[in-house]
Amino acid sequence: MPVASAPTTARARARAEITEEIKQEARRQLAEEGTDLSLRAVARALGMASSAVYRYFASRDELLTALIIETYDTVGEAAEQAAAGAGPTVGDRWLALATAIRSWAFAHPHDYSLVYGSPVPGYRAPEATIAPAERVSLVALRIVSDGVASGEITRAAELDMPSAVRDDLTRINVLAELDLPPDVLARGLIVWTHLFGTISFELFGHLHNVIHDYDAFFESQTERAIRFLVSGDGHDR
Amino acid sequence: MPVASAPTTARARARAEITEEIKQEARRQLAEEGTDLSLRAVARALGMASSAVYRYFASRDELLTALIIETYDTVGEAAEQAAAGAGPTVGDRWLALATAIRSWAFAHPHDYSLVYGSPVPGYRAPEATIAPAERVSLVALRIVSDGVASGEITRAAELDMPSAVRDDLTRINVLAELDLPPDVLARGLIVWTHLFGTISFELFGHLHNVIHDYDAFFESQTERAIRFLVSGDGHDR
DNA sequence: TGTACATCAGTGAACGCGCGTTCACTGATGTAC
DNA sequence: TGTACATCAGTGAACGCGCGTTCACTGATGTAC
Repeated sequence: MPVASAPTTARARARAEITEEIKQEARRQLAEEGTDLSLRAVARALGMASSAVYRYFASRDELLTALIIETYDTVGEAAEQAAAGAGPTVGDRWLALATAIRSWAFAHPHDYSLVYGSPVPGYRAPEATIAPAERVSLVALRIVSDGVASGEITRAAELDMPSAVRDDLTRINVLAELDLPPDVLARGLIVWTHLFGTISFELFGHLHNVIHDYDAFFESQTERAIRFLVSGDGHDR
Repeated sequence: MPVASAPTTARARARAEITEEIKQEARRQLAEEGTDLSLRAVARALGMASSAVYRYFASRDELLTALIIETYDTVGEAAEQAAAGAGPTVGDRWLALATAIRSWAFAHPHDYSLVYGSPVPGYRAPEATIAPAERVSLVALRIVSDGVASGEITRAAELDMPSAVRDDLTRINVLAELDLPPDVLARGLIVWTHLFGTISFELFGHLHNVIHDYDAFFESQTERAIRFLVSGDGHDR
């Protein structure tokens, strides 16, 4: 039995194309200021009966899930390319990663909201979204790991860390197949969380009237965060 | 002409009470998993005609605005009380502040989403929400300011900071009537942003299957962030 | 204190719209012999 | 290669529901004299 990797028949090809068109149109509508996802509106825009969409997605939620998975994949790939294309140091790579994620978020604010904003009312994310969601985090973890290996990232003196926290950090190491020192991992998570916090603040309007040059602010703060990640402090060398 | 601070007539008293009931019911419904705000549903639950709500709020958006303002006020007050009731050090006070905000967020996740999550589709926040939004930030800024005054927070060696960023930081000082050194303010903003980033990550499910002991993780990370805020590093002393 | 008038809360019907999902159906594409 | 049958994309009507907002109205509360 041949694997259905590339569609062969005309029917299969058409199916793949129309599935794609539905997703694209749905995404386009989400991006229009002030819209919830509506199957009927998508069908209308595509010139098909609303019931026809059900040949491609069993429900509105299933379409949402497909969009979410695709979105995680897009940001994950952007992150991978940014990290791969950046200079050799932890600083270069992390700045490239952070900038890529932020650029993507600003180019597709509603996609960002879809996955990193408040949960969609009435929608419950299925298990299938977990793996794609991790992809972008793995890029960050690998940068940190490489930085430890190269000696760029220095271990700080150990803080008291409750065993529950230590256990969770160990589990992250296992998941990512890494072996990062707990304090480095903890700093990495602070910087990682700060990254999404600052993007959300910007995107959701919480820096409105406060920060004016968003780009400069983001870069400056990211560099400060990197310094914390690398050496455990925020000073100049 | 007497100021209408306390309602005198029966009509005015009833008006105040029913306005309150509408807001409470709206909030209750928002908290029910998977609901958008619906004027009709609120009216139904209160046993009144949907048109009657228009005697109290000119539109759905106006009700939303009232809820948002009230929410900012609630979290602001929680923050003020937490900071006031905490021990004297920056660490004590910031931890109390962070914990209070997080506790509030977990007790009222939909209220948190309303103001710190993705913008509500089709809703445009009016100017009136700006001032209440700032209240909670001022608590944080004051803690930092007191820490600088007491010498607990030490200035790190100055980093290169683009003038655009420096200008924005100056403006924050002006707004808050403070005079914080730019690098301290920059660190404060990192820690502040991290706080909301980590709450959002927790609340929106991005630490699901990653962190298990949320409380311990939050406290540990917050303490690490405080150390960065105070001394510009993440080490033990 | 009593009466006349103005204010305002609340009603219920209606307008005009939206939605997700199901179902019996037609007609084209694909498959097995 | 040609035919018979199965598969499947797509239709259009319907079900049963929701929504925000407006409007003419009734009847109670408040105010001025």
